[in-house]
Formats: sequence, C-alpha cells, structure tokens
Amino acid sequence: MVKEINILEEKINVCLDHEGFNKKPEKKEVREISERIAGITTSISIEELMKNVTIPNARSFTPAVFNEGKRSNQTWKSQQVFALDIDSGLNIEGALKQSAELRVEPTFVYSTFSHSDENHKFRMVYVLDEEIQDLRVRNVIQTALTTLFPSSDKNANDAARILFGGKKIEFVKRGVLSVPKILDGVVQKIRSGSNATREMKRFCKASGLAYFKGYPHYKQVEEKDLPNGEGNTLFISRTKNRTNTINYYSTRVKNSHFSYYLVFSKDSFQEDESYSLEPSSFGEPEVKQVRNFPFDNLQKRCKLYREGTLGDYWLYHSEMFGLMTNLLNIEGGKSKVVEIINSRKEYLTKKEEWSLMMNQIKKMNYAPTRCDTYCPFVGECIHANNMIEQGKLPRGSVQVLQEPEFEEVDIIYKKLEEAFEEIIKNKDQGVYVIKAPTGLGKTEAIVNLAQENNFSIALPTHKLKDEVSQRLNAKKIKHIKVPVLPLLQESFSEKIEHLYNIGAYRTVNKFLRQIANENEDVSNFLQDLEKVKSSKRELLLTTHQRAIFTNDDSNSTLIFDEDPIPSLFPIYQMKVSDLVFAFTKLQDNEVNKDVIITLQNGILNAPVDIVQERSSFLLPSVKDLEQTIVEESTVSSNVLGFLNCDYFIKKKIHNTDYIFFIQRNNLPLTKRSSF
DNA sequence: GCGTTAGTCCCTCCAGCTAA
DNA sequence: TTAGCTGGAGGGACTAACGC
Repeated sequence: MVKEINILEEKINVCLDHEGFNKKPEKKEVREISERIAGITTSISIEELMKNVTIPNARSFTPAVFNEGKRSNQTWKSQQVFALDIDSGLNIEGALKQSAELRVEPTFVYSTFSHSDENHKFRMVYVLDEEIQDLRVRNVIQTALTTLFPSSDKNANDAARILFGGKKIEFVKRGVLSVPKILDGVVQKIRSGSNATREMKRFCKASGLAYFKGYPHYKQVEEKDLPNGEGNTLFISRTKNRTNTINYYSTRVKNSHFSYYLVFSKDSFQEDESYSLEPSSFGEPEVKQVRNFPFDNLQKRCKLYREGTLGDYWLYHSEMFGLMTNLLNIEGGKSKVVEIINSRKEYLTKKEEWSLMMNQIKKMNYAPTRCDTYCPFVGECIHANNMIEQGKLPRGSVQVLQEPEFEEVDIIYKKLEEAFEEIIKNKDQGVYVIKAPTGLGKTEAIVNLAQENNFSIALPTHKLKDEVSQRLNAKKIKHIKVPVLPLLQESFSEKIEHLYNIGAYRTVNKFLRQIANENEDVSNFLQDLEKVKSSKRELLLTTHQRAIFTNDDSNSTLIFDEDPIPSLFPIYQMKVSDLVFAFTKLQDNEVNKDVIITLQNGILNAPVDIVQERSSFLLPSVKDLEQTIVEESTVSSNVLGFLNCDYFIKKKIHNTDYIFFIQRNNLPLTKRSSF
C-alpha cells in the first residue's frame, strides 16, 4: 500500500519577516523589511507558511534564501518556492483551469491586498520537490512559469524578490512539482499553440536552455542513463544529491524523484547572458528499436498493455507516458500506441496532447520506463524490468523473478548436519531428500556423520568414490568399497561394452563368471563384490549405478551424494532403423512374433514429436528375449532398455527417425534412501 | 481540388555475425 | 552448432506538403 503523506506538513526554507500587516506595506516599511528579511531564514511547513502570509498575519517573505544575510541576486543561495503574481488578464478560476490542463498546479494561491471580486489579483505559489541551488536552474523554472502564464507580472521574477503577505488562501493542492514536470507543461503549451518552433526557440533563449530537435534540451532519466561528466552547459540532478526533498506519491504508484539533466546553451553561463541558438552540442545517444517483437507475448504477460489496447483501462497521463516510452522503442510499436489512443472515444480530447508527447519521446530518445515506476498493476504480476523485457527477453539476459534469500554458510551447514542426524536416527523406511546448494560441504557432512554411524554412501562415479575413501582414511574411519571392474583384454571389454549397450546387464554378470576361471583380476573383482554383498553393518562406499541395481543387505540406510535422478531415469536414444532391425531378428522366435510385429508397427506409425505410450500389455518376456538379442551380435542398440520403458517419443533429426525413451529404475525398496 | 513528390512507418527478406 | 540478432535493401501503405 502506498503511503500518502501530508505534503503541507513538509518543511521548506524561506526568509519570513516577523512583522505582519493588514494592508500593503508603505515604502518606508518596505525598506525596513528589505534590510532585515535576508537575515531571517526560516524552516517552516507549507501549512505554516500559508497561515503566515495571509490575514491576520500577512507577513512578507522571500522564496529564496541568501548568503551573508544580504538580499540580492548575487547572494542568492537556494530556493524551493516559486511564485507568480497575476494582476490582470486572468481570474483565479481561469488560472487554475489552465494549471490543471498543463499539470503544473500551484501548491497554494492567495489573494493580495488589492484583490476584489471584480479585479482578481493573486499570487500562485509553487513548491518544488527539491531545493534548487543552481541559479541557472532557478531562472529556467521562473521563465517556464511565466511562459505558462504570460499574464503574470514580468517585473516580479528576479531571484531576490520580496513577496508581501495577502488577504486569504484561495486554493490549496496537496502536491509539489518537479523541474521536468514544469518543463513538460511548457512544451505542451508551446507545441499546441501557433508558431510552435519560433516560440520554442524564444523560450530556450529566455531560459538559457539549449534547443534540441525542436525542444528545450532536458530529459528525465534513470540514474544509470545519466550522461557522464558535468560541464558548463550540462546540469545533472541526481536523486541522491538533492537537498530538502519532498517525497510525494501520486495517487497510484511511486513515481517521484527521477534523475534529470538540463543542457544549457553554450553561452548561457556567461555574465553577459549572450545566447547561441545553434543546436545543442550535447547529442542524445541513438537508441535502436527492438525488432521482431512478439506483441502476442506482451498481450499475455502485461495487464497494462492488454487492458490498454482493449480500452478496458483508463490510462492516466503518467501511465500513457510509460507505455509510450516502451512501445516507441519497439519496431511496430507506434501502431500499437495509435491503437491504444483509439481504444476509447473519451481519449479523443487527449489525442493532440498525446501525439505531441509521442513526438517528444521519439525526438528525445526517451528510454523505456521501468514497470515499477508507473504501472498501476505492478503488484499483480511477476514483471520484468520494463514492458519490452516483459514481452521479449533478449538473448543472454536474465529476468530475476524473485530475489534469492541468503543465509550464513555456517548456519546452513549446521542445518545440513542436523538433517543428516535426523535421518539416521529416524527408523522409518522411505526416501529422504535434502536440497543443499553446491559447495556447501555435503560430502564433508556425510564423512563426519560416518564417524559414529554405519550406512552406505552412493557416489556418482568410481573416481568420487575413491576420493571419499581417501577422506575417510585420513580420519581413520573404517570402511569397505565396491570394486572397480578391472581392465580387460580388448575382446572381453568389447563384448562387455556391447552387452551394456543392448541393456543385457544380466548377461554381463554371467559372462564375467565365465571368464573368472582364466582371469585372476576378474576373479578378485567378483570375490570383492561378494564380500561387499555379504557385509553387515559396515560403512560402505558404492556408486549410484551399483546401489540401484544391486540388492544387498549391508546397511539399512543409503545416502546418495549428488542427485541420483540421472541414474534413476536414464535417457536413451536409438535410430528407428536399428530398432526395426533388432525386431526382425526377434521375430524368428515364434512365441513372440505377433507381439513384436505389433510393437514394430506401433513405432513405425507413431507421429513425430508426440510422446507415445509403449503399450504394456504387448510386453513380451524381456528375460526370454535377452538371450536372443545377446546371441545376435549385429544388434547394437539398447533394445532391452526400450522393451522396459513405458513411454517414448519419435523425433526426426536430419531426415533420420530416432526414438528417445526414459527408463525407470527403482530405489532399493528395503532401505531408507536419502539424497 | 487533384496529381505528384517526399517522408514516415513498418514489414519482409537476405546475409553475415555471434552468444549460448 | 544454431537460433537470435543486426544492418541494409526494398517495397507497400499512408500522410503531408507542394505545385498547378
């Protein structure tokens, strides 16, 4: 929930006289006020200022504060309050109506002593969201305000001006203005009037701002997009460098206090005020439009865009601005903006204003506005940085959906050890899963746990198994480990590899027993394996594969170090032609012939890219088939694995049909597994 | 008022480059 | 290796300005 603050309670610095009047001060009194007022710098709330400058107090004040206690344009120090005197040509209602149209509304208005119902004479007081400390910027603001209200008194614009008290407060608005907002109002007013180019140049000359592509050169940007360096012609206002800021919130979302910069004409800082109307020497970086933008995606993912284009949601000025800065940076986005403008007939009155805004955004290369600075639905969706990224994430970029939560490594490690302890103590059978970040020290925790407990540790590879074995030895922890298949002569290893490839694991064991008689290494391997199988309540190191495929009763608890999912659900692929070839061999066996033919047709007729169920009722006895396939040396694919799978998918890669399938291996049912 | 011209917007296609 | 990105060319649709 956005917290609304009472702007009127915010304090500002002015020089406020201590003497009140019930009429305009006489010349002598004015001289006295003038001499003393610069020394009376006062920090006062807007509300108190309103009370102090009207009857019964009606004190005089200067919007500026001064150095050395001396009131002059040279000793001007800073200013947050600006005022316009209207003595003729405009009544209060008319002035307020114009202010509202241009979105440059005064914070309060008070009538002066010579005000009457027939002749409105009043002062419009504008409070800014920051204290201005650069005289050039102060002059820009004052010129902007007098441009917005040409009927205002031209003689009351100097920096050191004293403003007398008045009759009463005629209007209050709980709001403050920013420098870019005032300039936006000026641009809107000039652009919608006649002879816009001439008037824009005239304003630039009067304010000292550089003229850039038909506009005064100023831009509201995010901190990161601010130009580098600050020269004589460049004024940069960084949010963090501002003083006495008033953090206001609009009725919707936080959108105050953007950074901005102003570019002054080459000579405007010089004493003689000479002005060059050459185009601004400070160029705006060219921004390339995003191409191939999927507007469909944006339609699905962005409520503001969706409801905006359909006309379901009434867009406020700042929201339309935000939408435009995003869409106009996309190729084809202009049409979408036009679509939005035409989506509601009520927008017709705003058409011209929005068209001007569109031109300004394009000319000044406004960057896409961030969602969280203007979107009313920002809390309702998981959104990217801005609307463009919401529709299309550029290659190589990352969208952070949720900030990670960090915790001390030591604390997490302790939690990990406690989790292991709990599993070991808990005697209930089942699978326990521990999700811990990489590098936390899971293996270390397991090794520590092994000091006082017996269980089986399954590691992904023999290499890692040996590493853990070394760590256990270093801590003098007794353990046994499953042996590694010894290096065999080429003919043997080729045969074993072939058997593994076709999925004939049972036959591998059978074959090893056969050659054990002539090969001592294999004999030792089998003996070691037997020892492991018959061990009871000893710390055992094994591999994921061995742990899944071997039924031993060495320990009741099995801990998988690292994720065993790749071993539990291995993915295989093979050419359809290999499978069909294997099936033709299997058809020689009369018992399964019909089943195999049906299975083969199922695969050949399966559509590509769609997951297919491998009908389980067609399953022949894999055990019987293993012998047939093993005997057929020309079959080299994992046919047995396929006959064990539940689902497969056919894919066409470079005009060749492939079958992909996932095999499902079960965790040992008699153990408590944890990983 | 009408036809011509210039400019804008935006789409498609192509070729070459490059991040993943 | 490959999909995504970029720059550039070309062209259709539309609009504004201009000349007659």
